[in-house]
Amino acid sequence: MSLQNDLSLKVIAAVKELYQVELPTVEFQPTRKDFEGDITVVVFPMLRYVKGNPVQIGSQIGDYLQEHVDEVAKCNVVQGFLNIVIEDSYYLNFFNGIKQETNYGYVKTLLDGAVMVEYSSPNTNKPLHLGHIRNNLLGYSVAEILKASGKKVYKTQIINDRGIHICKSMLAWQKFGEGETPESTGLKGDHLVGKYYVAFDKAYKEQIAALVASGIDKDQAEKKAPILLEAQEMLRKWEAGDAEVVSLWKKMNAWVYAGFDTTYKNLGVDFDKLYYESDTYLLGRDVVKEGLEKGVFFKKEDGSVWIDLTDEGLDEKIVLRSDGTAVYMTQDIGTAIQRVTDFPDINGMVYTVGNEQDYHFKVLFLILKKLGYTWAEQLYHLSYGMVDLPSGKMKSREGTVVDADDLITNMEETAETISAELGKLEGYSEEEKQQLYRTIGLGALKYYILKVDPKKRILFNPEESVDFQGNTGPFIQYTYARIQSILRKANFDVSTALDMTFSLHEKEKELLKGIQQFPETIQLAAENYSPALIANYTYDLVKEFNSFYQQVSILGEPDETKKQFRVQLSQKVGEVIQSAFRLLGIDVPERM
RNA sequence: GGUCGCGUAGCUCAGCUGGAUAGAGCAUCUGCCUUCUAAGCAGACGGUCGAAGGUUCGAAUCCUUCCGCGAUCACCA
Repeated sequence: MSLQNDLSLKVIAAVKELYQVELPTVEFQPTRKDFEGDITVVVFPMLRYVKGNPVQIGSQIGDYLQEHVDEVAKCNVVQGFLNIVIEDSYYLNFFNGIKQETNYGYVKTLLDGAVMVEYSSPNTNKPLHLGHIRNNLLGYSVAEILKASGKKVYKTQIINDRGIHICKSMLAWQKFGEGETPESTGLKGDHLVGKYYVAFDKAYKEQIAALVASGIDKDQAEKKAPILLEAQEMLRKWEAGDAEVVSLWKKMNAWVYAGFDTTYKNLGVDFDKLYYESDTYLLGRDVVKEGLEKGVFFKKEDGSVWIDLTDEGLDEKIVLRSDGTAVYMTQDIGTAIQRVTDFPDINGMVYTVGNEQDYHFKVLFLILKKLGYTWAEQLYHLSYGMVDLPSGKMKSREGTVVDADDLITNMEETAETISAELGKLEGYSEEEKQQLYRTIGLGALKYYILKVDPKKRILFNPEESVDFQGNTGPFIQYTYARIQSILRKANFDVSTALDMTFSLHEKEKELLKGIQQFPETIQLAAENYSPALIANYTYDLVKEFNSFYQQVSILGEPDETKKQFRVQLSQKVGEVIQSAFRLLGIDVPERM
């Protein structure tokens, strides 16, 4: 039973005894720093049930608590706030209870169904950029948070490996590629293919310009440019299973996958199951036909199938073209159902997709509900804001993108420069150093992106490099490294049981309160699908630790029991930092 | 135009289901390395919480209207 629940019952009992009234709930908040106390009862809401002056009511409840609750040491009342000081022994007991616990704060997997988390889902015609990085980090982190909160999780992505955009890079490679391969050029496969996607666009624009110059109007030119017609023809051949086109498609996609694998590995993200759009794009049509019979959908005169969502405040939405082919929505309906077929224990899904698709997912979820799938109640669109540059939106065709691989390299180099200046790594091999620069560089990047609420858009200025001081990944990693340094120097068994009867330093108490909040923070982050809550929690804990570190001597403490306690406390803080950062996909270093 | 999201310090962001004088970091300025890692700590400076109404004992938080920014409203994906 948590302290708050316990106190809540006692307060209710106090009010019952003092005023003969049954309170439904009691409101608590952490005591503000400028007042004495650990937890505060807000008296105002009680005034509805108890007539009287809040200060007087507060003091009377306070007296009662002091008398009847062991953990309550002292009370004071300021205005309508009853501040309660909790006994040190309570916090020490709490610490004793959890200090040996591994993976403190994580809930062991329960058997109440699984959640599938989809993220990444790139196109296979160009390399990943900063926007994809946000997607990958968010999706991966939310998956880890859900796991830690007690859910079984499948990580997945649907790879958009077909369509006209893929044909564009294929065609350009065929025309201008002269047989180039990743091996012959030394380029990463995704970058090589991306190069031809850009080449296509260049040729296309030139043809349009030529056509316009010859007197054709712009709209027509855009539709009639020969290279575009060729790409469309290539798509038709692909859909017809033309051996040559399919073989080229396979070859170039394999290059891209190899490139993506490297980027994913660098980012530290992974997947349990991959779906390919080339396998799923035909799904969903049977479901639409069923839905038509059930009356969920209706058919227009031209044969196209729609759903009417005007009752829900939305519009009509097409689910099947007049020629009977699938649209994006049809596929997504089919894919969702396919997933539940593949993994029957799924009872919820999270789609990590940018907020420009808010409407699409709102409609998709509504359709699945109307089709009567019970799991449709448990679908969540993890919608996130775009990552913009000072120059505006990123456009891969115009070259105004921050490439994912370049960015990662940049961050590592920055970490290297700063580390070299500080020069604390004597004794490290070159390999260890490189590994460390990677840990720090990625830590900076990941934290920078994940600490922001997913809903908000991020303005990323490549000119101003990501910070390494203050509320940053490296700051937190640094604190972890400091703790490890202490543990290396503390040459005694830190698991020793201690006689916990001494009084706590104010900073020690604050740290224990912080540690105590970790489990509930994980639950909150899971409920809100928000890695930012984990990031901000970790930052607060780390700030508190650094303050403690500066004010209180750990290894220099003469009292042996207190010294051991402080080492153990530091160790636990280190463990929490590590666990929290694992949820963000960030590593922590032993030294830095 | 309809719908959705966002608007908090010069900049980047916190602020839980309404609660005490709105909090951090960066930047600027002060102090602190003969003692456990100064990527740190302590402090100063900096805010009509986009605007106006409303609900309430009490509003950055809830409601309404307006303003600004973004997204979306395709037989594209």
